Amino acid sequence: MSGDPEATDGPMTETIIERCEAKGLRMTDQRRTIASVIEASADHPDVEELYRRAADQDPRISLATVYRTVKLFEEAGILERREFGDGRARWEDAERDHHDHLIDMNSGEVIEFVDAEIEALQEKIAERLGYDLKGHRLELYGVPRKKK
Amino acid sequence: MSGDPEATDGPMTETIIERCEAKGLRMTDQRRTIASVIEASADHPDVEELYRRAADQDPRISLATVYRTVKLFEEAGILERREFGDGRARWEDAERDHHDHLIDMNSGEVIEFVDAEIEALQEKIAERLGYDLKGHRLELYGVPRKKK
DNA sequence: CTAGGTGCAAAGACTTTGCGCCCTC
DNA sequence: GAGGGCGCAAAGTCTTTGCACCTAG
Repeated sequence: MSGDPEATDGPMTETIIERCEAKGLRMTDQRRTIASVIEASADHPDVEELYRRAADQDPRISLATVYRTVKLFEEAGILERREFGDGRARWEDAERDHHDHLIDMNSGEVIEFVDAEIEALQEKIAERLGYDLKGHRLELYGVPRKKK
Repeated sequence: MSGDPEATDGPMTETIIERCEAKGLRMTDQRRTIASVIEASADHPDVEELYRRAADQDPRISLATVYRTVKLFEEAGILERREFGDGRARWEDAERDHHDHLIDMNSGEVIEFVDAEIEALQEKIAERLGYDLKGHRLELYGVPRKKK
């Protein structure tokens, strides 16, 4: 029916800015800009890249502020830090549906996926080891499958 | 259980030093010391820790050499780099049976585990996405399960 | 003998922080 | 108006590297 992804009931997905305000964070122009940049990012930008995109919208922003802001947002549970093994942190909206990553070893492309079965299995393994699962990180590394 | 890894007569598990020689790496005292330190490590030491343990056996070793050596060994497929989210790399023998990690969020303790089911599932997911799985990284983060 | 390895210290890459000015609440 | 945030540059971590000397093969 409606093409609006937010049309269904409930405040399913608040914007990052809304979530910041809900948490009582003081909202400056810089923070709003950074928030909107992340909101608009479908990929997994690092700080340098966020800085580039943010400065593009508002040249008053400094790299230090981007670092401070992503850290602040992470501590508020608004963003999640990712590391794909290249030494720098990548950031994404924590509110997006949970997913794991498959990294294309040839192109470096990062593909997201979800698999209920694997989620359940992890829960079971943690339990078996005497733990309550609080989080996990799963990355698959692969190369495009050759035609048989 | 894996049983006695050396019980069979095949060269099932060569020592790190043996594998270095097999690959034609030039073996210095430093490299031998570092290799034996890793061999003897049941945990997941970072470079600083390896340096401490190695210097303990032979004070002539420098931190730079430890960095150069683990990198060399990694490129030779002898060691594997791990990152548990604290910013520094941890190292372990690549030849040890494959396993994943569960990190105790309270104590920081790292528990190793293997689960054939989850391995198979990952393979299947990669295939579904059109990839041949070459490697993966799975870390579970949990807290000790409360009684009852 | 000589290509390659090592120690030391300087340099890099990424991230954090001290300080005085500025803005949000 | 006051406390928090910002830009700038200096400082911190972890890791790599240039150079002169040393060593395994």
